[in-house]
Amino acid sequence: MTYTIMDVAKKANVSKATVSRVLNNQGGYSEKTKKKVLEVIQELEYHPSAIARGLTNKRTHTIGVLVPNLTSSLITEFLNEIEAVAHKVGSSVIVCHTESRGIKTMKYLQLLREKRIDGLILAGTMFKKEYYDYIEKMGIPIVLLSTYPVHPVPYVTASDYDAAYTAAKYLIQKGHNKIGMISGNKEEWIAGSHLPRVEGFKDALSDYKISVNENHIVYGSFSYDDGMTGLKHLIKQVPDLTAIFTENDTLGIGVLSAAYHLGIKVPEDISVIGMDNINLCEVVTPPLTSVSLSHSEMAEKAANMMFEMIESKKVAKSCILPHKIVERQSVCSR
Amino acid sequence: MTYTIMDVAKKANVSKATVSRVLNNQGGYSEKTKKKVLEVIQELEYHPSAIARGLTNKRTHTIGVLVPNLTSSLITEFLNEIEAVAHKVGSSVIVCHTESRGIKTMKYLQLLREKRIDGLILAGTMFKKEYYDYIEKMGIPIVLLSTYPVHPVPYVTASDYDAAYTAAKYLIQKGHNKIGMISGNKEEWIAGSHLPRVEGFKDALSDYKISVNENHIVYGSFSYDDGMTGLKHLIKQVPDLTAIFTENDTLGIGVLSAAYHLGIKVPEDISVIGMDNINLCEVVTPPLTSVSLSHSEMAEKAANMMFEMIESKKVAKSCILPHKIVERQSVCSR
DNA sequence: TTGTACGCGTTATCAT
DNA sequence: ATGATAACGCGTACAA
Repeated sequence: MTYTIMDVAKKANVSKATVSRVLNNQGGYSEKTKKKVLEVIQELEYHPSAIARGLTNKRTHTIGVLVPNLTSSLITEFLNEIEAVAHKVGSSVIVCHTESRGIKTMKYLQLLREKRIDGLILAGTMFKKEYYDYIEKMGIPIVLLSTYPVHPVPYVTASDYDAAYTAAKYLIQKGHNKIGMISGNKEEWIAGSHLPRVEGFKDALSDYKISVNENHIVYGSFSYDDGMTGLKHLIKQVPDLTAIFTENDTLGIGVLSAAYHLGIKVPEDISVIGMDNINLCEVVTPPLTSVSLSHSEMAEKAANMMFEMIESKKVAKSCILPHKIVERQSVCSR
Repeated sequence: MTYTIMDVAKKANVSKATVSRVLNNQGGYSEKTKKKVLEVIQELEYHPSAIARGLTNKRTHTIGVLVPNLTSSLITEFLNEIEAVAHKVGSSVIVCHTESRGIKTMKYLQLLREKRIDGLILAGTMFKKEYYDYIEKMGIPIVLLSTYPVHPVPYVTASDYDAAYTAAKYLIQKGHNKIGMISGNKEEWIAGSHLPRVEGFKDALSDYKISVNENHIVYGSFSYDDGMTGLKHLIKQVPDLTAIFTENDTLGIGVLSAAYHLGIKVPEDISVIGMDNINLCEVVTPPLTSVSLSHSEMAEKAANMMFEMIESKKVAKSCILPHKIVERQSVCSR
C-alpha cells in the first residue's frame, strides 16, 4: 500500500498544506504539529511522489546522459563521475545509449523531452545540427562532454589537437622519425570532417621537418581489432616504421596484441603511445604509455556545470582541461 | 515554449479528451478530426508530459538498475543489454551506483521509490535482507541478475558453484594437481557467508583426491591489484604451484601482469584460468582461458523478465543459464 | 463521434 | 500557525 499526502494529513488531523510544509521544512507550523506529522509519516511509511511533485514544480531531478556506447572504459568513467555528482545533489541519471546512430539519438531526445528531464549531457558523441536544434527547442540546459562543440553550447573537453601534437612531439624527441598513426574516425574521415587528433599529429611532424603523408595514417573504428589490423597495414605502408601513435588506448592495446602475435617487440622494435590513459594501460604487457586527458575531472566538471546551470538558469562558461603524458614502458628512445 | 494538451485541443477546436484519444490511438473519432489534431500537434510541436501521464497511469516507463560499480566490464555489459531491451519497449533506465555500500543503496531505493519506477533490477550486488524488505514494501517487481538469491525473488544467473567446479576439473584434467585459487570476496569470507565459487573449486579438488586447504586460497577484492598480490601470496604459500583459478577475469589479468613482472611464464610455469570471459581475455598476453557464463544472455533475459512482470503483474520463473570453457592460451597440460 | 467533469498527488496562494 | 482551494497536464468514465 502506498499512501498519499492526504492520508497523512487526515491521520495527523491537519491539512495537506501543513504536511507539505513540514515535508519541505518551510516553517510556519508549531513544533507540536511538526512532531505529530513526522510521526504519522513514519508510521504510514509515507513516501512523497516525485511524479506529482514534478508536475507542479517543473523539476524532475533527473538528467539524461547520451553516450555512444557503454563498453568503452572512457565512457563508463564519464558515467561513473556524472552519477556520483548527480547523486550528491539528489538527482538521478537516465543512461541513453545512442549507438552513435542518429535515429536512436533522436528517439531518445524525444523520450527525454517527454520525461521532462532537467538537463542533458552529451558525452563523446558527434554533435549533429539536428540534435542541437531539437535540444534548443526543449529549452533545457545542455553540456557537451568530450564532444566537439560545433554548435554554441557550453562544453568541457581537452584539446585533442594539442594532446595529439604533444604525443607526436614526444615520440620525435625520443628520436623517432618514421612515425605512423592509427585513427578511429573512419566515417568522419570519409565525410571529410575536421579530425583534431589527426591534425595535431600531422602538424607536429611537419613542424619538426619529418615526412608525413596519408600513407602514415590508417583509419578504422575504435576497437581492438582495428588496432590489430591497423598495425599490419602500417608496417606494410611504412616499412621502416619505429613508432606508432594511436588515437586511443583501445587501439593501442590492439597494436600491442597484434605485435605480440607477429613477433614484433614493443618497444624495442616499435614504440607505441596511446591516448586517454585508461586503467588498462597499466595492466597490459608492456604497460602502455599514454596521453592522459584527465577524463574523470572532465566528467565531474561537466556534471557540476550541468547542475549549476539548472540551478542558476544561466549558461556556464566552457573550459578546456590540460593533458599530460603518462610514461610507461611501450616507448623507448632511438 | 512547451504546450499542453489543452493548447492542442483549443487550436484544433476539439476537447482534450479527443486529443488524448488520437494520441493513444484509441479510436472513436472521425478521420477528419484525427487529421486535424495531428496537424496541430505537428505545428505546435506538442510533446505530451510523461510526468502528468505517470500521475494518472501509475506507470512511469522507467526502471532502476542497481549496480555495485560502473567500471567492471561485466557490469557495463549488463547495463548494455538492459538498456537495449528497455529502449525497445519504450522505457528508460536509471543507473544506481551503490558502490556496494548499504547506506547508498538504501538511499537509492528511497529515491527510486519516490520516483515511482516500474521495476528494479539488482545486478551483481549482495542482496541484503534490508533491501529485500524495503523492495517488498515498494510493491514493484524485482529481478536479480547474477546475484545470489538469498531471498525469494525471481533471478537469472549462472551456477557459480558448477562453473567453478568445471574450471577446477578442467585444470585437473590437464594434469595439474597443485592448484591455487584467488577469490574476490574478502568481506563475505570474513563474514563467513556462502561462497559458491570457492565451494565449487574445493569440491572439485577433493572429488579428484587432490589436496586442498585454506592455504591454497587467497582472498582479496576484485581488482587487478588483488590479482597481482594474490599471485605473490600464492606462490609463497604453495611453492610447487602449477595452476591458478581466479574468481574472475580481472583477477586473472592481474595474475598475468604480476607473472610478467616476476619473470614467471604463463602458461609454461603456471597456468591461469579466469571466469566471466570478458572481452579483455582476448587482448591480454597471453590470451586468457576463461569460463564463460553467457552474461549478455543473462542480462537480456533478466530485462525481458522484468518487463514481462511489469506487464503481467505475475512473478516470473527464475532460471539458471549454462556455462562453458573458452580455451585460449593461458593454460597448458602437465 | 465528441465533450464534461473529476481524479491523480503535490505545491503555492490566499485567507483566516 | 493553519486551512481551503486552485493550479499542474493528462486519462477516463460518463453523458450527450
